[in-house]
Amino acid sequence: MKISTRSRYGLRLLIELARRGGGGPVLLSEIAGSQRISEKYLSRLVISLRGSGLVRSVRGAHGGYVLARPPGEISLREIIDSLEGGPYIIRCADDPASCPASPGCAARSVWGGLEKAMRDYCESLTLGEIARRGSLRPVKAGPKERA
Amino acid sequence: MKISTRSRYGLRLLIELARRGGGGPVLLSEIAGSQRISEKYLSRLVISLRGSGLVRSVRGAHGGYVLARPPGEISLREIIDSLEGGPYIIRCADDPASCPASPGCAARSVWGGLEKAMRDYCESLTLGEIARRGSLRPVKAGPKERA
DNA sequence: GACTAATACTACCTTTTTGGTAGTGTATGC
DNA sequence: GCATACACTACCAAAAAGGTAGTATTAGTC
Repeated sequence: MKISTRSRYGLRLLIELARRGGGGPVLLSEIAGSQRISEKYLSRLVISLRGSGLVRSVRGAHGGYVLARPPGEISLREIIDSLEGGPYIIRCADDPASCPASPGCAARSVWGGLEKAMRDYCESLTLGEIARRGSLRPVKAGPKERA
Repeated sequence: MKISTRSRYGLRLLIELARRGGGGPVLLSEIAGSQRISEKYLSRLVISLRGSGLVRSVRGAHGGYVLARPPGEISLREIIDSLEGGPYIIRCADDPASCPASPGCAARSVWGGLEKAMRDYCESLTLGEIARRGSLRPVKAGPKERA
């Protein structure tokens, strides 16, 4: 049930953008470098974030990425929805057609409740609050982390 | 971030055991049949549940499985811990050595919070309550469900 | 004590997902 | 028009998920 590197890297990218707010577009290569993430891989992640209207891109020289909205107006839920897509936990919780169980299925109600608990947490956090927390990471040197 | 079939099948198995409580050991083949799950696969799942002390097994003729404790004393958290193992969401939330970030890492604190929200929900539910909910599933016929 | 019913265990296999790379295309500023 | 970025597509390798097969072991029953 682990979250994927997509969400983890994507959140770190957004935190960096939030912290540099106002300084003009940020190069992907800078973020990839400081966060020690593959630039190519990041460049694919960020497409989702742009598609969801969380970041804007500026092409060409002096280009890069900026947040599309103030960080205080971007919820963690939007971020995860954009990066993971679809239901968090289980298909049948959203899509009854995926399972022949009855609507009152006890197991389904358990997973639906878990899904809701997660969404509530994610809805309650904004990128602005997150970015103001402690450090992001040292990230001057050291190996790429393990999953 | 989906939960695996292990947890889903395992929960259904336990719900069945809870509902039949007191009737002696239940055959795995019965549960597999009524839930339309591969018996071989179930037989491997259930090893984890036995190892965690959630069910007891009786070998030989007239054998099967029974809950090791009253369903009201088995939390959903124990069930998921047994079936999924380890941290729910992310390694670094539990194991700082898995990532070179500082202890105050903002991203880590986000995932740690999500993990906690999930655990709190799971801790608050017991198998007894779950088993008393609506139906389990019709499961007389129909195809195996999709994931 | 043989036979049968059931779990216990090990080894393997296939499919899907994840994580990542390579290369080419395209817009923009100078 | 050239350098600098992002945009997009196609692939690929490793890991995890999901499942199957076969054998071993234990416990009742005659």
